[in-house]
Amino acid sequence: MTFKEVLNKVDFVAQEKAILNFWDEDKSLEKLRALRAGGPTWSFIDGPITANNPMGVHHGWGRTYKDLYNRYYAMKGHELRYQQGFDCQGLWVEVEVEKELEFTSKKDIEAYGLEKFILRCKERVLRFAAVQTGQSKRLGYWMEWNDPEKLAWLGEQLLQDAQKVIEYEAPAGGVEGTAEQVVGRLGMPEVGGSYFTFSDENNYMIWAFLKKTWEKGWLYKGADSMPWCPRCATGISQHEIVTDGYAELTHQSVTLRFPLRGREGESLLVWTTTPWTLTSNVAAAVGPELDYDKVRQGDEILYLSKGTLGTLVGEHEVLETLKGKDMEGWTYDGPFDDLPAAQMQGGRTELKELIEDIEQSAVEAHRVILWDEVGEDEGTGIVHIAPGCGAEDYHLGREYGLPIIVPIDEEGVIVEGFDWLTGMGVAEVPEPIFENLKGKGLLYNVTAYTHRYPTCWRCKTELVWRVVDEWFINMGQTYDKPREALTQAEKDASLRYQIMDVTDQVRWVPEFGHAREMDWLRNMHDWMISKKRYWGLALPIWVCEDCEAHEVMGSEVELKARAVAGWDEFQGHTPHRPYVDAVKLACQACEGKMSRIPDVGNPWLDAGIVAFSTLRYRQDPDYWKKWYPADWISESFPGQFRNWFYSLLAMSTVLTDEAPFKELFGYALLLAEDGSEMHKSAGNSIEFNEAADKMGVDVMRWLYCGQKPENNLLFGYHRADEVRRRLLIPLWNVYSFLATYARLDEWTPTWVNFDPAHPEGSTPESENPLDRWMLARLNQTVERVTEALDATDAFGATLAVEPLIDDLTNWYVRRSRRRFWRSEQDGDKQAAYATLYHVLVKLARLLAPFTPFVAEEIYQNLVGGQVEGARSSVHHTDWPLADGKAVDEALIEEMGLARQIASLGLSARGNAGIKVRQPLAAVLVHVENASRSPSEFGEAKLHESLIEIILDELNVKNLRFVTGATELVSYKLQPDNAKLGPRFGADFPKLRAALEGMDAAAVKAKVDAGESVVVKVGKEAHELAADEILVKSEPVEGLAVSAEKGLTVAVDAEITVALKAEGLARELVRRIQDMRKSADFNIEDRIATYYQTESELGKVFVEWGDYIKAETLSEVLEAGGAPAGAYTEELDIEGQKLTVGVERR
RNA sequence: GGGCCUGUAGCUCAGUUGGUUAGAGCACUGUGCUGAUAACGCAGGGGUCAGAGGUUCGAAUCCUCUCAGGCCCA
Repeated sequence: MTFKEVLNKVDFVAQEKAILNFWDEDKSLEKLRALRAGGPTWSFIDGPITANNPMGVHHGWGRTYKDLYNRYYAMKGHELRYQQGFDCQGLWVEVEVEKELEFTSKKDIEAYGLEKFILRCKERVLRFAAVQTGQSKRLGYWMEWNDPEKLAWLGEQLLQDAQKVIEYEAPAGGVEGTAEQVVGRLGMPEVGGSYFTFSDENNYMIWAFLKKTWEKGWLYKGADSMPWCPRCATGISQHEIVTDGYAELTHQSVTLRFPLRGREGESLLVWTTTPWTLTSNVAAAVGPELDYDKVRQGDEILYLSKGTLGTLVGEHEVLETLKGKDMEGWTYDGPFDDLPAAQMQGGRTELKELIEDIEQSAVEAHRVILWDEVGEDEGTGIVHIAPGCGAEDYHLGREYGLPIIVPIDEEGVIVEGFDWLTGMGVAEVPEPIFENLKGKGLLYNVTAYTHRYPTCWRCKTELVWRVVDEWFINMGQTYDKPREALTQAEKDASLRYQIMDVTDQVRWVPEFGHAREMDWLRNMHDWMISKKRYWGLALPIWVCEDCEAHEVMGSEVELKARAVAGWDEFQGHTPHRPYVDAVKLACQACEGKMSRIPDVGNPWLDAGIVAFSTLRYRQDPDYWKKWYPADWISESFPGQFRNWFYSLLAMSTVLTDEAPFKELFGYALLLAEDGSEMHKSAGNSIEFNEAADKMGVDVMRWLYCGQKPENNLLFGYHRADEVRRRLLIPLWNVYSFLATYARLDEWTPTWVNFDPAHPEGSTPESENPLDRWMLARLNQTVERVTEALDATDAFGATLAVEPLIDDLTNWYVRRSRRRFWRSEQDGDKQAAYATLYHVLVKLARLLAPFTPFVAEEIYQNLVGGQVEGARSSVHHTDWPLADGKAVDEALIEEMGLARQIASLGLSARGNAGIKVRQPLAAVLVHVENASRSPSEFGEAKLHESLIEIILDELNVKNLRFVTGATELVSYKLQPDNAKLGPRFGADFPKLRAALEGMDAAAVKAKVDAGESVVVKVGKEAHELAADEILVKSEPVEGLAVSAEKGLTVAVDAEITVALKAEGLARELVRRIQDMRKSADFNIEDRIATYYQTESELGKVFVEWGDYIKAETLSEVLEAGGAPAGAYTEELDIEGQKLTVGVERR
């Protein structure tokens, strides 16, 4: 069967969509899994993608890598799991649902009803999981996907009636249960499809982890000053604040007086950007070694640091300078000592146990304390300290035993005890506070101040600091000595170091990932795992209402066994609020009632546990052992060191003391084409769907792969166009070329010994060096791409493939074209077909993991429907094997030389100003033999057909190698650096000079003969071996000469009368070809050509008639006017006029 | 302040263990070719390889410092 017609115009996007349908109908992934079942495993765990919004093009980058390596290892015969996952729980979903419902605070959620709210959260996740599923499929990401429509339908079922029993048709079969239960089982073995971190199993597996952590004594409740989002009413952990968390903001900063007690008319000058914290001032800190000036301004005395005198407004006089440490212990009147909170013993906080031992009130405690960290970059060098309002303040306060005043509730509203301020939000207090301070005479001035200030990573609200109690996992001490010096006992006590050891087991690509992770592990704080919110992991911590003892439940089974109340209410529900909160336990210490803490978990627990939950750790240990640890995981580097990589490593360390993955491949950030971050508001953002439909995903995938992963990727349409132009279109044109001519010739492969795993068959035999060269390059590239992918180096693979495409299109096909055009079906033509076919099929298979769509299209036409036993998809074939015997390095080099000669020859023609159409008599070539391979170049023996190629490319009659120093080149002697450099050391420059001074021709003769040469360096004579001297050639200056790296090429620029006529003949051919095209003739049409001219061109038509007829497929070539209806043009060739007509026969 | 990454042509980027005249693509200019034609070939301009110092016969490459950008931690 001949191939189907392939137009060289192609709509790649439409074609991709058709192929997606084909894969669906063919059930290509299922077939692949069946084919590879039982093969060696290649375990890939896909990190959960946040199912919150449509996928972005940055996700496309990572997913391309994932799909690339999945396909690669599948082609290599491995069995894979093909399960990707969605990140489902956490504040980010709540925030979006709150927006959808137009809620502004947690109170709205409570009023709406927790149960309904949680269902909304689940529904939103399902809705966007559906969207992302569709998008991922569009990218060509082969995974066991749920039907997106059914996912969205499941979400709707939750909203309609979560307790209604439904049936869900799933990838691994059907399941039945209440809508809530079905959703809780998504991703389970009996359901199949993507995993969802909100699944029961994922949650209970985290319980098991937390239980073990608790048993080891690493889980604790602690109080700390936390960054806090007043809108979300929750603490923001260190793990999430850092990257997304800062914004450039302008605040009204205030400078004010703290009047010193016992020093009439004297004040400390203090500055802050957060006026609301002044309500809770307890102390003032100075740098012990900083210089402070006592300054007179008007009738008052102010203290501030020497380096910040510039903040003073107006004239001042420095009276005295003292050190900060001299001020220690001075007492002062606080700005809000009139408020009840300032007068309460120990301060004011809900966490009574924190302050029960503190005897003083804030008013009593006001004094100057020392703090090394005080600087002079901003403010006055005197720092207002409010232990209830800041992290450093809190730690200083604890150190000095100061009272703690926490002035705001969880929504940032000022609490009881602050008189007229009570009930105001932190954002609205600055002005009233300034007014109040002014009234008290304490205000110095107010200025606008712009700084980086932390904001909520989800809702962008400005953060505040609150002292709160949260649950933490103790990461262990940081010892002040190198890791190697730690004792086993020290390691056992510190999870931090255990994780480090596990981290060492991983291969990091790029390597610096290891150092980055280590840096994080060295510096990380304890892991805050609680969040005072609603949607998320129900932390399995039950606290006794009487004695405050706490206990951690490790599974649903344990919970049931311990439950004394509320189990019925919970039974049949997923382990989420509010149902799980109903379950009460009996305290084992005092028999009191234990309730679950209301907090939910940090979402990185959800993501970090997937190495266990999705690998069936609890239900199917054999399965888990088969797939754990993963061979490979991959995510974008920035951010994940402290998030997913960290949580995976931490959780695996606790559970198995083993790395959860063997290799981690990371990549950088995706930016817009102008190098800036993509933002919808900046207008430089490209949505995934838009990109896929405009660029085509093969283009996107190649763009992604052809990027050094540690560099940020600039993504945009210009680069996409470039990929299409450089890779896809040339490839397509070659494919179209083969299909077109094979159809004309009715050529098909022989299919001898057809092997469906390697459908291109064994390397074809050919006498033609072009074929052998192309096959050598093909197999060389297969070898390189295989090595690169084995080393997780997609970029290196693209660097190998791109030149191959160039060689194929710009050299092999260009040079072979006439072999396909020939009308006789000779052996050479057969060899050309066999070669091009073989190359295209093998290349398509090589490209299959990178550009799966175009590879499939080519395979389907060239193999798929062509032969009995062919596999239904290119992705079912085996990874191509490099045929080492075909890789003829010498030939590759020879061809390289031929191309270079052609290139330099063209350059020489250009220098001489002679167009290529004009034939010339000869090209002269000088090859510097020493730097070339040990073949016969020096003595000028290129394979004859390569010489013919050169002659044809250059349109010259003869090629002559020139061996000696002639009119073309002169010689120059150089030492071989690598050999003689070490030997001569500092004398090396002298040796170089000595060589240059010698008789080059004489030395060359010796070197050519393999004899040693004696060189005098100074007074000493040295004997140099022949291979230690390089004989360089230098081209002599001349119009028709061009040279590069040891190769010199010249053309004989003399144009004889005969050559001139031939040149004109070629010109005529070209013009007639143009006319064929203008007249819309087909390539194979035979024509009659008529010409009228009074110029010398008439003679050319006669003399070169046969040539012109052959080239233009003219069966008739006659002088005289063309018949009516012929296509006719008047031409002017170098001033000679003629009329030509062509007519189809 | 500490850790990591990056800095090479106008732009985007390659550059193997240190080695002989630092490359590609795009853009620009010139030119050629004309059945890959929404292409292609050849040539040209354009480089203090961020800067300084060091090691070495020899440094874009190794070391130190500085500067700039990015990420992370304090």
